[in-house]
Amino acid sequence: MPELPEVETVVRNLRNGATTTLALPGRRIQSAELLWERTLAEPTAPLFYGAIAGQRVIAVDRRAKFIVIRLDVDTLLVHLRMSGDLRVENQQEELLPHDRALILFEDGTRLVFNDARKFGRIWLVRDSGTVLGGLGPEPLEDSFTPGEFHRKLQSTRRQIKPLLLDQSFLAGLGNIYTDEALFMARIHPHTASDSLSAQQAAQLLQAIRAVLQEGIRRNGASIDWVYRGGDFQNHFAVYQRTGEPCTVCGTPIQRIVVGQRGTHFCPHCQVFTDSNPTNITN
DNA sequence: CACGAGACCTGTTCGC
DNA sequence: TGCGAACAGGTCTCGT
Repeated sequence: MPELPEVETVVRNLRNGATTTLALPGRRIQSAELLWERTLAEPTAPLFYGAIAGQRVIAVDRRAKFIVIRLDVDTLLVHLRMSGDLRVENQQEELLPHDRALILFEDGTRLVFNDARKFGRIWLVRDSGTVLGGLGPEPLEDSFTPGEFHRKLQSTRRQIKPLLLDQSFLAGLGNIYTDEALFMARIHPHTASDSLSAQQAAQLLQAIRAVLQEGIRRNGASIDWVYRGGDFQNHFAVYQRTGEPCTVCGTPIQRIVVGQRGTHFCPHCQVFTDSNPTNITN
């Protein structure tokens, strides 16, 4: 579910407070409680309970789709996977269905991890690099240049759609924003990454940034029952628009499966080409 | 190395 | 109405 823009929205809400949650920084932890044990990826439950008590929340940040909650000594990492969510509320509130873990604060509030599908995970680690170390570059960082992107695309011959979903290649994209970005850049999801020209790579990076930024601006996308605050779902060009007219040319949007993920594209705007003339000049 | 299948889970929607 | 199948924003592991 949540992809980079949804995670960024959750992070901003936790950092500053919102209608859906109190702000997190500054609160001191009294204790923790796991309602679904497997939510905790690391360390073991007894070590987790012992280590987290007494630590104070310093800051809330995002790396890829991870929520990074920096504490006095350790770092609490949360990955929402498909259906996770976080909220901060008073401890007197009723727990909700699918609440999986609680962090209780000394001031009578608590952080709650809710996750219907139980795929989400939390880590408490001294060094966040042990969990985040394998991630690829952040697409919105200015330091990640079109030239570097093109070089990375040339380094493999994988299909572009699964490649963009690979978090070790580029961090933060998920199924929605990948389909939207490939449409905006007019690139077919089957295209071999090393057949993209420098110009196409630059266009693709520009499209990735544009869809991510619009997603963040609209507080993410809420389909199904999660992330009801977002609005981006009303502005999809291709995602979940199978059979509906392309916003550019009117051709019905097509749904195929690529890398075992539902994939939406316009067969007229996004034409598959296996060879690329600019590639010959290498 | 690249890809596909299966696993992990629950809830909603679709088709008969 | 009921019921099973298909599908869902993610990632990991295993086999070819």
